[in-house]
Amino acid sequence: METDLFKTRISEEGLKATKQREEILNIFMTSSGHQNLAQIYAQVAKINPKIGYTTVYRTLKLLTHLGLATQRKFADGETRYEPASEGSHHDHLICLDCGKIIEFEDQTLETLQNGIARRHRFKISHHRMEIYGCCEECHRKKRMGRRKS
Amino acid sequence: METDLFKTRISEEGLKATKQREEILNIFMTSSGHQNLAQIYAQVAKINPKIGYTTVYRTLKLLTHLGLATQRKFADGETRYEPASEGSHHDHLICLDCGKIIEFEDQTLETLQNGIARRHRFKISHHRMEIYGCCEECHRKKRMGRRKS
DNA sequence: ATACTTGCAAATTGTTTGCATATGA
DNA sequence: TCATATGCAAACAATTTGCAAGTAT
Repeated sequence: METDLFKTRISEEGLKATKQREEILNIFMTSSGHQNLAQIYAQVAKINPKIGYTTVYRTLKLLTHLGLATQRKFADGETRYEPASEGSHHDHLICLDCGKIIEFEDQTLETLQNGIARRHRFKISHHRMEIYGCCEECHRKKRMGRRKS
Repeated sequence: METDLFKTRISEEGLKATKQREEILNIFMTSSGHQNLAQIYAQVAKINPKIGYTTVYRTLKLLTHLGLATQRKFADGETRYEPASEGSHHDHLICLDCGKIIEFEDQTLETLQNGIARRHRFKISHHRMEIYGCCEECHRKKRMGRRKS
């Protein structure tokens, strides 16, 4: 359980491990990732309706600060959170039909960005790459639909 | 002047070319790009304070629809607009210190995305790539500062 | 003439904060 | 004990809409 890491990190910061925070952490860590605050709150509320929206908001902010969560903003502008994967960087494929978000890793891409940055004498902090389009499943459905009609 | 294209496109859609729209178009097209609505509005207001914020908002939305503007959202979540460059796709380097946004084009990147998509059986619509870091100018300033102290 | 446009005010949405009360270390 | 956390309500900011009056075609 990542609860241990959580307790370590949180006490390092002189903050408190409350039951609300642990509950939110558990739900968040076992969730599918890439969810916005409303979605995470909905899940939390299903299990413990006593927990307020604000607490979920502040907890996700805290988890991000502790390095246990990552904030993402895709083209739709919504703020989403995903459990932080230590080390490896990844990017995303985003289906415009069903909204599915697929993670991918590509070493060439990591190398490529270095060349681009060098050409512009730019010191890289990080990058993000998103590919928008249609996932296999939705594409299949579309073909089926076309066939039927 | 892109006013001609504007008039063509707008009448194609059965809409009207008003002086507000033309004024906003001119300011927008000659602007530096990557500006948010408030910034564009500020420029418009300087020249014609009679034009309302809502009109600027709706006009930029319209220009986007007509294919004359492109909406962008970078990591800060702000909605920005840039004059649409027909044809060529480009991506961005974004300086985290001064906020400068540099455009770049990279053919390898375009090729690379095709491979990634193919591996995931994904039909690409478009992509976006942003590299965050420190631009040459800011980097130099930092070094100067360090030397002084 | 009439459908489209404007600009104000007001609604909406997503995010963030103030504060009195409750609680973990 | 006492600094930190909670949850409500309310502030905020950015975006979007309703509507009466104005305008391009």
